[in-house]
Amino acid sequence: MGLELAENVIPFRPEPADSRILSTHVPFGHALFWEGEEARQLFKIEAGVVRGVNFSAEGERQVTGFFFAGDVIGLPSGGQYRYTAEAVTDVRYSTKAVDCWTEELRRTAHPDETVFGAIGPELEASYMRSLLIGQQGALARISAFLAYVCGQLDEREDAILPMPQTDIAAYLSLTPETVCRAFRTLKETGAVRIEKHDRIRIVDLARITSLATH
Amino acid sequence: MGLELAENVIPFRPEPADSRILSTHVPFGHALFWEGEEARQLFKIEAGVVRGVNFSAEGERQVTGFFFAGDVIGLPSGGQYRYTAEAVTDVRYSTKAVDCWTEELRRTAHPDETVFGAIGPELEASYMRSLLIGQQGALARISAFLAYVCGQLDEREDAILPMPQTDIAAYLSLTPETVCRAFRTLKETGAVRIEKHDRIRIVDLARITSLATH
DNA sequence: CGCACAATTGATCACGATCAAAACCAGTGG
DNA sequence: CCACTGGTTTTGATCGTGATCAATTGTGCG
Repeated sequence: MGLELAENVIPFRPEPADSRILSTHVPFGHALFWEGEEARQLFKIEAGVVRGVNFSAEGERQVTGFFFAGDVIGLPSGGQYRYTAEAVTDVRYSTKAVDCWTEELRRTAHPDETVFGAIGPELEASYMRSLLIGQQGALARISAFLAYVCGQLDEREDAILPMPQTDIAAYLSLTPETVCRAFRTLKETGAVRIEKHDRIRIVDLARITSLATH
Repeated sequence: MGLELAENVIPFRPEPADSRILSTHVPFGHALFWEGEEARQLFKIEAGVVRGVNFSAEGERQVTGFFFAGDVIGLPSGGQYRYTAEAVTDVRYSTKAVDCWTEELRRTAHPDETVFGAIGPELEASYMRSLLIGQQGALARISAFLAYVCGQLDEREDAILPMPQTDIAAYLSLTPETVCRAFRTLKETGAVRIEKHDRIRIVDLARITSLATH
């Protein structure tokens, strides 16, 4: 399911030359696109992790979503991107012009899948964050988050968290201190292992999921 | 912009008889559709307010969104509805079969608008809740919520909140007590007037928006 | 090395959850 | 009209948790 970017192109209707770029690369920390920018293309993440960032009125940074390999992001709202997409890790991606997507939409036999393949990740991300933040109790929130992230990563057990704790804090609407203390608790329980400040390894996912529902 | 349900129907291609029902009516408290139910039709709210409800693993009730007149809701995810839609007030709505929407998608000149007319409200709702709950401080959260709701209602000032405080609490992930106390504060400030327990009137929206950004 | 930033730890404090109870309101039926 | 019921709102008291302030350590990088 989902949106296939190049594989489906119908031969007799070639795409503009620059509509698809293979394996473009962005180093971590840099942006794929910016909030408010005119949305001309969709981005398919082929490897790495991306975070969606919004700045509230007073300049407060909010991480509103994480996106993973396979996700298609960048659907415009009112003609422009709704958030800034920053590479958390090094990211490999491909792009597709919005016009082409529109065209494909009209051609395809299953618009539902095309639509949801493209819009699914963003809708899902917003929805997920709203559910996660809804949880009360820092430990439960973070545990639920870990379970969610593990589900998105390829490796289900023994995964290493790709994003720094500050991002997790901004995403879950907690302070870095609280996030850190929660991780210490998880470490003492044996649910995770903290190897080098940066590298947090999920060891016992089952225990984490049990904590998630409080 | 947005999805027009009946006005645009092309004459020479009549819709199935039951694909559109004018002015169906649901009394408050009842549901339009249920989470998990097979999604066969879209709902366009013509009057009234609807809340989206989800139940977490342990049966905890979560209000994940509010929808207003003009919104089209009920887009399927994986073939079924993603939440239960309950009428907050008496609601008048019309429906359109998903198949017809799909068909229209293929015909229309501007798929983007068709897509976002239909999916916009739900994406927007998730996004909004995630931003609102991200706010810290009960007063700020509730003020931001009030500003948001006023923007959605026809009357901008002097609006009366359509939903009970319990729903607001469930939506903002607060307790009813906290919501009540926040309203008392707002009342003492003169920002709102509480007329009959149920009827909360927004008086000074400007003051509220200033509180929203803390 | 030294710089900048993330992570860690500790101490204090405010805010919102929680528990408990009363007041208020709407709807129903006697 | 009144009594009864159920649900929502209101108020009060206490308690726990996460925010906040402050300072140190750790890590990656120029």
